[in-house]
Amino acid sequence: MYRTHTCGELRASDIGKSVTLSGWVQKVRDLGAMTFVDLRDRYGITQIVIAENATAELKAQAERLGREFVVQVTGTVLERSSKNPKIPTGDIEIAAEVLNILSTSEVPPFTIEDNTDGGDELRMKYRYLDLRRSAVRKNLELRARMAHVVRNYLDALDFLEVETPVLIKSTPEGARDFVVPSRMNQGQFYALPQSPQTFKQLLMVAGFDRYYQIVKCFRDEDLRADRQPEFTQIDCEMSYVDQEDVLEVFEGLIREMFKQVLNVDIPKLERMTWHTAMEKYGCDKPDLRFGMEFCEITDLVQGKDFAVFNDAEYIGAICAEGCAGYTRKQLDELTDFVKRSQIGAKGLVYIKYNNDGTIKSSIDKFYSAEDLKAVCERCGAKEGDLILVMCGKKKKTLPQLCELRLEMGNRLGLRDKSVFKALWIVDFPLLEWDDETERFYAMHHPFTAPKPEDIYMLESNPGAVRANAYDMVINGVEVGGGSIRIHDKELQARMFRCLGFTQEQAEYQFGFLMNAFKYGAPPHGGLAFGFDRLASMFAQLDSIRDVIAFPKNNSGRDVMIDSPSLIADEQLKELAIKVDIK
RNA sequence: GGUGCGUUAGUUCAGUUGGUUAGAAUACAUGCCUGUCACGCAUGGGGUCACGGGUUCGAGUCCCGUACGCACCGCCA
Repeated sequence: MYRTHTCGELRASDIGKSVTLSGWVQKVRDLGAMTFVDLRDRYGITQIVIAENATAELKAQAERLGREFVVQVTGTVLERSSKNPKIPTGDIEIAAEVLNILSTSEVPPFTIEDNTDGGDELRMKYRYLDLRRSAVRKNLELRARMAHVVRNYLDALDFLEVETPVLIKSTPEGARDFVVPSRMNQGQFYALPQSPQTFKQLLMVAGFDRYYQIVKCFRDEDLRADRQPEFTQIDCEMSYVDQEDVLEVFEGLIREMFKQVLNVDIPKLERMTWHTAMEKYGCDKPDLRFGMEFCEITDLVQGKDFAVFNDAEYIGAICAEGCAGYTRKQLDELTDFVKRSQIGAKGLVYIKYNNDGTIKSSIDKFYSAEDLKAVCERCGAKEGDLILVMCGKKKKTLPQLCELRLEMGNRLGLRDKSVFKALWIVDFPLLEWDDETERFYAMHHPFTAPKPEDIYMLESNPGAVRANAYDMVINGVEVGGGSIRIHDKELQARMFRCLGFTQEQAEYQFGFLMNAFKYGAPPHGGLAFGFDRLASMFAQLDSIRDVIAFPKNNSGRDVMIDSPSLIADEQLKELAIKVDIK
């Protein structure tokens, strides 16, 4: 028997017991006559003591120990003469009688402690060592608890967990597919699923009524802190539901997760239309932990001598509370921020509503105090507030103002990670115009149902058609989204036509779905949550890498196993593939 | 495809205006130490300053390029 207890469970009540523990050597403290060893496993740390009166053999064994050796210790639980209140096992220690080295270790390349000295790159290369650190392990434990709550909640509501295939079919719409060559069908390729979308719809046609799956999905696109090429979705679909039913069930799921895992009560979710979100926050995933809503002032400031404003399609402002005292340097920083190439604004206008009631702005030359006062009033500014104004094409300015708002939120400490503000964004446009290819694309995906009352515009004014689609947004992060699907084959065919698919293309790519709809498809809808994003949010972390056991780096590489990698010529030959690298 | 920042000891970093033998902390090794728990004290080893080119009497330091890492833009239905 390797152990009678874990390294985290012995307490004062166990004093006197003879026990055997196994674990890793966290630290050896050799005080000369006596040696202390911190023994670590997943459950905690227990102190081992090799006392002065220990046998010479035992002392010799202890001398050999180094960091991360795996050892088995048998001994007696003693009360410590000096206790350590910082750890749960701090009242006791094990007086070693037998010390058995199960495995030696080289000196690890970084310290395996909460505050490790290792950088990200090194930790990823030795991820199996990084995962020994409690900070990283706790993230994965949190993730596992979340998955558990999801399964309990959905199982209780009769959702059936069904696995869908990973080797499927490539489609040109949407993200780039990862492809897998077929040996038995040379020249042909599988694709890895970007989501099990069509399969879950087919499960609805098959009468499964309620489906879910915690499932890996794949997208061959560039990575970010919150984007990995393989990621996990909580994928769900229900039959005989309208949008309201879906929102109700999955808002319940999220609230259950917050309650069970974090003991946080999330109030009923606000529902905001996509249009409102764009007008008030400049994006479809507003962070509602703070206000600072946009205020359009185009009508107030045009018609004076300021050409920049006169030429602008849209002029919008945000009010930063209590920032009238911003220095020239701070304002310059903000200007530089919005002029960065990633944001690309031309400039930034400020209006300081000073504490003494006076107004100072960068456009004093063009506007009277009354003009500017009117702007302040429109924005709801009080004395001591700072108004920041941006202008230009509306489609460009709204997102720029959005970035500025978030930056101000950061600067003012209004984006507390322990505060959670969740809402639904609803009434997304069905279609989105792409200037480059000069055609409409499905904003969500081609199976999303238009709102019945908007269907008449599908051909006449496609851009105005709203969809029965919804996203769940928490703290400015899109954590999930879905839609009511089209279940009528005629409407689905019409949708494909709107997207510029020929009948043949639609048939080739999605014929199986169209066929299925010929045989009685129930009305259905669903959604998918980004499980990694939810987990990183629950852990109050910025990167989903920290909640993934073996993540990939910025270039999509796994630096631990060193993949992707070249394959043997024989493998290529078998697949009838020639590699042509420029 | 693009922008920014970075690359110096096992590790995390400092390194001034271009100037002698490149430093600190930590880790590691050795010795001492009876209550440590970030143990303490002493001693020691440890460097292709990412790579290539250039400027210069002289480059870790300045310039150009490449590679790699991180963040972001594009991209991500």
